[in-house]
Amino acid sequence: MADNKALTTRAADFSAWYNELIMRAELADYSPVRGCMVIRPNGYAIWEQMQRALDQMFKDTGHQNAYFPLFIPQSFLAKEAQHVEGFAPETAVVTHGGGKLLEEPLVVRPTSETIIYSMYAKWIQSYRDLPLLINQWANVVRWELRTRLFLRTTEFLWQEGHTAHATEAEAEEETLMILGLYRTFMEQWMGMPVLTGRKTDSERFAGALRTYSCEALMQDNKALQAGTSHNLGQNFARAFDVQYQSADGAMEYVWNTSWGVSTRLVGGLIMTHGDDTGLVCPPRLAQYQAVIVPIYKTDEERGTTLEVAQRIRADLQKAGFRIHVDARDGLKPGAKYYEWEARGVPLRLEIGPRDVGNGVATMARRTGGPKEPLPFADIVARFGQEVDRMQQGLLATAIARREANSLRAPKSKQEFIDFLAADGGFVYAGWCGDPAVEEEIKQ
RNA sequence: CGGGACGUAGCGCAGUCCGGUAGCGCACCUGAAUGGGGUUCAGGGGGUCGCGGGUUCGAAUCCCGCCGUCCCGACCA
Repeated sequence: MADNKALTTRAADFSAWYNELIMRAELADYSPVRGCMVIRPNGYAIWEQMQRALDQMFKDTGHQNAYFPLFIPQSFLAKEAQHVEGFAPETAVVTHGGGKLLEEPLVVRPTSETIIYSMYAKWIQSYRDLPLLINQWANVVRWELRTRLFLRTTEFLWQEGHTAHATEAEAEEETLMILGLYRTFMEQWMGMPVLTGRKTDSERFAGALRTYSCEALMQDNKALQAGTSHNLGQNFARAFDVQYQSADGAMEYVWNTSWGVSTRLVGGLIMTHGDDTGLVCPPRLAQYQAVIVPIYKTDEERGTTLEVAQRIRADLQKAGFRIHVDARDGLKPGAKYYEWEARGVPLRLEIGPRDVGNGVATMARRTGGPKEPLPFADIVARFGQEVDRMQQGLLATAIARREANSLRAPKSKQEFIDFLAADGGFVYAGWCGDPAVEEEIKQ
């Protein structure tokens, strides 16, 4: 790697630590375009793992993937009054195509409600067409004033689910089901505990009836909005005339939901588990759950340890684990350790002549503690235990930290003020379980 | 859009006050040795000094203008 100095510590400057970690772990890089980022292979691999898990969860709950266009006619955005008010200020607009001025400017989607519900109007005729449960994986563009790698970039990757239902109750059920699905993913895959709740009117999605959110505590004692699920009511159905004929022959507007999580989750992962050495990636989302480092002096030792390393990799891969053998020559083992630790690989297996002689691999955990020998004989079982233990351990650690910092919704304005005065680690970042209390606090 | 810092090799920086041959560390390339926690030695390649103008015999350095980046705030997946 290009830099072998220590990271700025979290305690010294959390923002600097965050930026340096991303560069060191080669997760992303700044692009020539202001506010945009390049997601490098190490970072994209984490996003791919997230996509894989979420995509399966969506499909298991009856959703299908589709793809809608990047460009939206500008007039579409204006059809829902609150929606245009919320998003128009931060859109990128295409005015020319093929060297000619366009008759109607095209908005680069900041979100896809309008283009999707314009299509739903064509596809939905009967109550038999409902519910319609569609998700898309896409990029969107929002012209933010201030950007940060993964957390808020001008262009970002996300999934957006868009559903249509016959009744308000069904739409609400879907909205809350997805909120729970997000929570399961964030806790069980990312090891990131979240509080779920309803946003206030002022922080509600532009055009929604109700917005629910997952909020997670980061190590700087700030909360991160990690995902949102909206009950859109009939606002978009009316704006785009999405009607169906009910069983008794009446024409009714559908009830919609939309919900999304983005590459911001990668930022949340970093800020939840990262330490002053670099990234700490939960095993379920790690590109590699372990890296095997062969250690040798002579060519003969090199041949032996590499052969054993490859055999162990094959065994572990057969059992479904993701393993990498770092066979690069000319780098001392210690240099490899530092590099893989910065990248967050959960487990490391060292295999040197002594290990081969003892019939073990020496295992080191990214989360610290003494190294341990894993006998070749039952390495697959032991490895699986370690993976599970680390996955659960990371969540437990994050929960304990949250408890220690008292992240919870204030129950009254006075409680909020008291916490601020005491500086007791109370976290308030635009989330509150009770909208009424939050409105009161804002005053 | 307000406040602050900055822009010199891929990265991090010195040099700027006081104008005079473009430097250092890391990374990279070649060779040899080394190898259980960031190897060592030797050799080597790489630069419109952010851009434009001005002053000057001469500008990374002084003057004017512009552009860009990062950090902190107001707004947001």
